[in-house]
Amino acid sequence: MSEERSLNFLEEIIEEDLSNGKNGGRILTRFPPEPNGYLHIGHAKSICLNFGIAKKYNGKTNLRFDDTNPTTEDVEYVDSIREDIKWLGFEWDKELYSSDYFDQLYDFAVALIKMGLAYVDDSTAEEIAAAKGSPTEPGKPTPNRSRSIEENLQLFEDMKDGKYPDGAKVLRAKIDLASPNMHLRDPLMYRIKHAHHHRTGDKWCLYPMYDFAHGQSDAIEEITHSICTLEFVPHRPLYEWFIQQLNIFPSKQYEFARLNINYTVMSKRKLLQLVNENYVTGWDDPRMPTISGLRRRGYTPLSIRNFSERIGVARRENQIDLGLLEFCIREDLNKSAWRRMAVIDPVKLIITNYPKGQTELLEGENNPEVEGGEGVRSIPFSSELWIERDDFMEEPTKKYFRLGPGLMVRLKHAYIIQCDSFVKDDSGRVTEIHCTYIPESRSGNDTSGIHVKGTIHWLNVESAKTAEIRLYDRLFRVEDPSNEEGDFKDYINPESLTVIKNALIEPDLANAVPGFGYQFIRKGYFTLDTDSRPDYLVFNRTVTLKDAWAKELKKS
RNA sequence: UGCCCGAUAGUAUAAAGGUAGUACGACUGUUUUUGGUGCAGUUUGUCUAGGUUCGAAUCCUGGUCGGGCAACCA
Repeated sequence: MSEERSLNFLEEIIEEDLSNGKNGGRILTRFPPEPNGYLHIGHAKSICLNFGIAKKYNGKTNLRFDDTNPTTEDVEYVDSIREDIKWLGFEWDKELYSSDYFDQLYDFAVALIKMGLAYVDDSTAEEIAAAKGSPTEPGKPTPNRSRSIEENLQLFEDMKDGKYPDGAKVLRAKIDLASPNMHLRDPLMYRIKHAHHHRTGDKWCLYPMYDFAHGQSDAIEEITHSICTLEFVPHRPLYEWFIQQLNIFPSKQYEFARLNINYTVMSKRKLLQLVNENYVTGWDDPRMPTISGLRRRGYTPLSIRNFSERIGVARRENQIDLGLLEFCIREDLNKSAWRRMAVIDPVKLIITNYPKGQTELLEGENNPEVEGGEGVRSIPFSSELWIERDDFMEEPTKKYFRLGPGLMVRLKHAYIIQCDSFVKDDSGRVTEIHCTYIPESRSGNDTSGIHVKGTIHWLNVESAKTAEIRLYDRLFRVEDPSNEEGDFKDYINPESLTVIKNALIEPDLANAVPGFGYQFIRKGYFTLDTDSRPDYLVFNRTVTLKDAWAKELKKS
């Protein structure tokens, strides 16, 4: 087998199965989301695993919506899930629904009743819970456990036919009330829910529980490797029990540790709260760890796939550093994003020896990471420019190599300038910086012989356009909000979003393409937001550039 | 005080009884018309106590620590 890269434990299992000729060398995985929320980066890990493993071993992957609880599910979620998987770059073989199997599942249940392995219980939820005992005490049977097969058959049919209200009866597997594994203490198979299902409509008022739907669905589809997260480990004996009693295709369940990332939360329940209680603008808010949020933020499918690859898979609890995700998107965007200039906090700079009213067009390559630069765009230059306010310092420190009285810098793609003076208003705020430029230092044919340490970005006052720029930071101010005292929402980072209404951008950015990443030189990677309109551009900051200077400042 | 899962640098992840390696991070240096990128280098690790073995991160036993399990959720 392949020896080039080491295998993760799932690949090892697969290669062993393959070498044993198991299932005739057939590999079929499935990705089984419940359509009750949007997919997040944790699901992306599972998607990359399930689809990735199948692809690697010439297998296939089914997309199966685990829609056994009609009260929480909706087609809105089905649609978003399909879109997100496709966007990530994966293709499923069959699109299936657990609800496709409701008839079959019902027949399975009847078969178990006939074998004396399932019974109808009239007890309330509380009574059943109480009779289950506790991890250290065995459970006790409820009065209905000894009902006859005939009676169970009749009652179950009556349940299906809508003769009972919600909660009146359930169907339970008859296994072992004293099992040390709580999941084997006569688990529920069916409950009554008079609810409208997004696919089966009002056909059913009886819905199978996860444990009686998942493994059976796997078996019906003849899934060879059913990969799920660690919290299902205790369910595995039950998964196998049903398959064995029913004598159906023996799918096997394997578990891996779910993804956690610091400074965010990863449970659908919590994400739903953030949406419903308006802490964010929606499931696709760029601060959300959802696939749709990351997409809107400017993350690329490749960066997410690379991330999944780098974090690996194991059975150990983990918390990945958000910095790794950021590394992955920078890595991708550095190679692909076109460079542009934008000034977020402007201050005016006047070149006193450049002819007033004159404009010249300079050229800047689109992408310096690629041979040929992927072409150039022209950049207007004149005597009145904008530069970033923090690129000027009244009293520069030793290591500061930007602009300050007497200091020289290069204007990116343009000339070297020297600062001669500056103007302040009554409040002491710098309003204008006066410089002279070196005519023979023009980018591309610099004959000045002058070497400067700093290069700064700039914009031509007359031609700069304005845009709204949204700067995002981590959603939470603590590494593990779920583990803090009190409500996780108390730990939301109040500065997770900063909106700059009147940022200035290069005129060429009017042609920005949605879904494309741009590097605003020295500022970070940005992409057009879905709120953007032709007459009102809105950019999201995907991620900052690594900033050695900011780090230096923090030290002192 | 039942059952189950786990423990390798700061964070992840390899090493299938035989040199503890890789990535991210951190730190140095170097290149650079982005304090970006690239390149080179440095740094830090097998939870613990025993046992088996010529040899243990790996196998065995005890302990410690972390996580999970008693939803008519998935």
